[in-house]
Amino acid sequence: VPLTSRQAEGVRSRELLLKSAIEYMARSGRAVNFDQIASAVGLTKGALYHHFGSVDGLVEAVFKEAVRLHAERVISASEAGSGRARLQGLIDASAMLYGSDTPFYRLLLRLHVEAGTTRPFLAPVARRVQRRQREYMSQLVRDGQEDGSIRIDVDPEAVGETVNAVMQGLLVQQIEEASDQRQAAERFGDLLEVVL
Amino acid sequence: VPLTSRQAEGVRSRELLLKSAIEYMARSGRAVNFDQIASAVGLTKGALYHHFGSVDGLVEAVFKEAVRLHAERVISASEAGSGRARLQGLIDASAMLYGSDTPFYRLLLRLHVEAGTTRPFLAPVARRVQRRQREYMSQLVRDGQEDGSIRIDVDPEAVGETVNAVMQGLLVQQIEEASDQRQAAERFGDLLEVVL
Amino acid sequence: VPLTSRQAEGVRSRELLLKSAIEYMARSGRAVNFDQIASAVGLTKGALYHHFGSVDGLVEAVFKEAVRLHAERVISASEAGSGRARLQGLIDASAMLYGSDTPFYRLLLRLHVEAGTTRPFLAPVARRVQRRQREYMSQLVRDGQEDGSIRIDVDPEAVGETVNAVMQGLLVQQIEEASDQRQAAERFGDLLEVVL
Amino acid sequence: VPLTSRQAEGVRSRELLLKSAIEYMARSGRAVNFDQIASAVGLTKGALYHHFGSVDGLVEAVFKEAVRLHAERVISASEAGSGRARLQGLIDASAMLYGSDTPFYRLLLRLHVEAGTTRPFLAPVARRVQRRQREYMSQLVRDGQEDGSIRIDVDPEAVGETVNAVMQGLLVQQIEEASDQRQAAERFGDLLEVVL
DNA sequence: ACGTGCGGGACATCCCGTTCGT
DNA sequence: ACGAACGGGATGTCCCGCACGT
Repeated sequence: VPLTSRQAEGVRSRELLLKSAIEYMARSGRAVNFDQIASAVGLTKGALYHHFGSVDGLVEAVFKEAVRLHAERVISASEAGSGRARLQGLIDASAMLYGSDTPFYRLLLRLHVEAGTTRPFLAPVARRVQRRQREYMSQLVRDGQEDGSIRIDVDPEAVGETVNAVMQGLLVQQIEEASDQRQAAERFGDLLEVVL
Repeated sequence: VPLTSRQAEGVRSRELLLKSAIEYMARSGRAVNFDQIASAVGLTKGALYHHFGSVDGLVEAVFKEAVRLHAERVISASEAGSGRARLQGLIDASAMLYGSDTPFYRLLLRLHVEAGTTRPFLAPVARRVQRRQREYMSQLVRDGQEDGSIRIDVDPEAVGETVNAVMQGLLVQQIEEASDQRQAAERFGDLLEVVL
Repeated sequence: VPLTSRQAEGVRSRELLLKSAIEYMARSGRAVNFDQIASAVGLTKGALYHHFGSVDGLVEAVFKEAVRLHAERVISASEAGSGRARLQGLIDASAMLYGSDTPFYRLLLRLHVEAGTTRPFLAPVARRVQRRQREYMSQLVRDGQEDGSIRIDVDPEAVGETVNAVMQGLLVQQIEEASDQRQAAERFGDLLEVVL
Repeated sequence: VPLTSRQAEGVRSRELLLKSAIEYMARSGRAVNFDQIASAVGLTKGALYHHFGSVDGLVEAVFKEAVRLHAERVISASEAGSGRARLQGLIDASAMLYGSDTPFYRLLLRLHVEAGTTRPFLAPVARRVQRRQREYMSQLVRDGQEDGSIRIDVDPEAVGETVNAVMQGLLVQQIEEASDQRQAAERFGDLLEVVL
C-alpha cells in the first residue's frame, strides 16, 4: 500500500523517536524523559504521545526493539558450521558484544530486571524472550548431537539453560572490565569442552 | 565503647530504619520514599536524614546490609562436609533462597544492576562483592581438590566464575515458578558432576 | 512574526507571572515562592517552570525587568534641558523614586547585592548595568560641557562615578525615613553645584 | 571577677562560634547553617543555641561584631594629622579595605540591606550604625575647619553624608578589579579636593 | 556547657499527561 | 502529525528548634 507523504513522515518520526529513546535510556540510566528524548531529534513530547501513547508504551517498544537488535546480532554469529561450532560461536560473540556496546547491553539487562520489579507490564515479553533464548540454545545442542559434533548423552535442556544463565550472569557482573568479562567467557568455553 | 542512653536509642533507630528501608524497597520495587519508610517504624524522615544523610546514603547502607545478609545465609549453607559437598550445598541453598525470599533477592539483583547504571556510587561496593563471591567459590573448589573430593585437573577459577555467573543468571531470568528454578539448578548441578 | 493564539496566550501569561514575581519579591523580601507567585495570577507553578525553567531563571528575568523599569523612569526624568539640568533632574528624580516606590527599590538593591553573594549568575547582568549607569551619567556631564552648562575642567568620569555611587549609597541607607533620604539628596545636589 | 574554668571555656567557645559564623556567612553568602558553623570549630548546634538562643540572635551578634571590626579598622586609619588628612586617610583606607577583604565587606553590606528587608530586627542596629558613621565623618570635617585645613563655608553634614554614601555605593557596584575600585576612590578624592 | 536524636514545615524540582491549536 | 501551554502530584532536601541527656 502506498503511503501519503504525511504518513511516510510519521513512520520516519517514529523510527527516529525510538532510536533516540534507546540512546537516551542506554546513556542516562535514568527512567525516561519525554522532553529530552523528543527534542534530541527535533520533535516534541506531542509526537511521542502520538506514536507510543504513554511512557509504558514507549518502554515496551524500546524493549522489543532492543531484544530484536540483540537477537539479530547473535543469530548471525551462530549461523555457520556444526552445532558445536555454532554454540561456541554464540558464546564468543556474546562476550564480544557485551564488551563492545556496553551501554546498550546494560539497558537490555536493566529492562529484564525491571520486568520483575518496576515494570510488570514487561514481564510477559521478558518471559517469552528468555524461553526463546533457552530453546534456541538447546536446539543448537540437539543439532550438534545430530551431526555428531556433540555427545549424545548430555541433556540439551541442561546445557541450553546453563549457557543462557552464564551469559546473563556475566552481564550482571558488567561492573568489571571488558577484558575480564572476555576472559571469563573463555574459561567457561573451556569448561564446556569437557562436557560436550 | 560505652554509649549514652541517647546514643543507644540512635543505634536502635538506625537499625529499624534500615530494616524498614529494605522491606520497602524489596516490596515496592520503587526507588525510595523517605516518608513511608520512616513512618513504618514510627519515625519521620528527619530521622532518616539524620542517620543516612541522603537517598544515596540510605541506598548504600541498604546495599551493604543486603549483601551481608545474603553472605550470612549462603556461608552457613556451605559449612559442613567436603569441598565438593559444600559447593553443592551452596548451589542448592542459593536456588532455594532465590525461590523462597524472592522480593529480597530481586532487590539485591536490582542494586547490582543499578550500580552499573543509575547509581554509580554503588559501583565500588558491587565490584568488591562480586570479587569476594568468585573467590569464595574458587576456594571451595580448591578445598575440594585438597581433600580429594574434586579432580585435580579442573581450573578453580573457571569453576568458581561459572557457578557464580549461573546463580546470578538464574535470578535474571526470573523463571516464574520456584519449582522450575530449582529444576534448573539441579540440571546445572548434574552437569557440574561431569566436570568435577 | 505571527503567533498562534496559543503562543499569544503564553506571552501574556509570562508577562503576568513576571509582574507577579516582582510584586511578591518586593513585598515579601523573601526569596521566591513558586506556588504563591503563580496562584496570584490564576496559574500554577507548572506554568512558571515552563516559562522560566527554574528559580534562577525567574530571578534573572525579574532582575532584568526591574532594571529596565528603573532605567525607563530615570531616563524620562532627564530628557529636557541643558546637560546640567538633566543631571540635576536625574538626581532629584532618583531621590523621589527611592522614596515613593520603596519596596521596588529595595528589591532592586537586594538583587544587586545578591549578585555578589547568593546569586553569582546575576553578576554579569549587574556589572553591565552598573557600567551603563556610570557611562550614562558621564555622558550627561560631557553634554553639559558641550552646551556650556558645566565647567570644562571637571572630569566627566569622576563626576559620573561619584553621582552613581552616591545614588546607590543612599539606597543602602534605605533604613532612614524617606524625608531624610530626600534631604540627603538635596545636600548632595548643593555640594555638586560647587563643583560643576 | 575570676572565672571558673567552666565559665572560661564558655567564653572561649562563644568567641570561636562567632568567628566561625562570620567566616561562614561571608564565604557562603547563604543564610546560616547552625550545623556547619558549629562543627567548623569542633562544637555542635547545642552550643550555638546555648550562646545565641536563635538564628536571629546569632545574626545580630554577627552584625554587631562585624560593625565593630570595621569601625576599629577605619578609626585607626584616620587617627593622625589634620582633619583634612584624616578624612582623606579614611577614604583611602576604606577603598583598600573594600578591595582586600571583600567577602567580609559583602557580608557587612548584605546585613545592612537585609536589615531593611528580610531581617527587620536588625533595623535599629543598622540605623544607629549609619548615624554614627555619618556623624563621625561630619566631625572630621568640623575638626578640619577648626584646625584650618578645611574651608569654613562647606556644610559638614553634607560632606559627611556624601562621603559615607559614596563609600557604600562603591561597595554595591562590586566593581570587579580592586584596582578599578581604588581608582574610583581616588577620582572621588580629587573631586572632594575642589570642594574642601 | 554542651552533645544528640528527631520532628516537621516549607519548598523547588521533576515530569507525566491533557488540551487545544494548526 | 505534531507543537505549545499548563495542571498537578510526588518527593527529596534543607534546616530550624526542641527535648533530653550528661
